[in-house]
Amino acid sequence: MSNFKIATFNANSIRSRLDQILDWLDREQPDVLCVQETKVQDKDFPAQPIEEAGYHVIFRGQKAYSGVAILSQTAPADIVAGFDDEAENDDGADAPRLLRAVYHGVTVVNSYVPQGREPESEHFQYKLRWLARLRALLERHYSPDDLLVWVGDLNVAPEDIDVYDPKGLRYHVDFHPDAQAALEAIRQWGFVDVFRLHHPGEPQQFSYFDYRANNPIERGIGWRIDHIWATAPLAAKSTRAWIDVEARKAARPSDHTFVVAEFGL
DNA sequence: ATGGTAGTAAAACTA
Repeated sequence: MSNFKIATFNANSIRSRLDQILDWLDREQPDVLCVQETKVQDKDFPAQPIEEAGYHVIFRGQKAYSGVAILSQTAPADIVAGFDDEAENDDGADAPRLLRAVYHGVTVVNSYVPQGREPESEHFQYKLRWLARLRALLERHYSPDDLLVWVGDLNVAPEDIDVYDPKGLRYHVDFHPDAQAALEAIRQWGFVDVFRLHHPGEPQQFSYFDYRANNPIERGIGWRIDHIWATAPLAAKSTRAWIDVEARKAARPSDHTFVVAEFGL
């Protein structure tokens, strides 16, 4: 193994975005693609066309909402879905947001972080707890010295340059100081934002554009909430990272796009 | 402008 290429994509339904994903795999040939918001229960997951395209796939989903999957050229090892803590997880309700496995000796953690809806809501408190539980999971199972990458729709824009209007969005759940603090606590465990490492200070680098705005892409109404974060030893091996704006030219694109990083292993 | 669109799944919820 020399070049290890990993990408993340919030599909907003993997079934409605299957052609776009298969085209993208054919063009980009990533080793690993992490998908969020698959919006499909496991019995209806479209594994066959993905496997026919030469990719392994693991997934955990539920009807209509959330759901995660990892597509890969090599077989996954040590697959775990969901948290293994005692909190709020008796019914496995958190599993469709968290899936991890090992590829080429690199632990890949794929997350669909809860969005949070409104800052005053219980949903936002759940988001903050979810991030704290993930930090505890990392603490429990891994070391910052491991080769580990955390990717996904993290539903938090870390810095002012990561949103189109930092003043106007100050208390939005994806840009809220409490959400940023929860993300920062995970960063301090031992992560490097690999995209930002290779694009320091670059504004207007967004991975998500709200469908509901008028011409959001043309007007730059975007957010950088889809991330690839690596532990320090893995980040030291990173060679480049980018947001695939070309992928938006698909016939029916998601409101998110692909974020990609490469590592020399 | 507190709207707007897209998806699931079959009316209302989620983002």
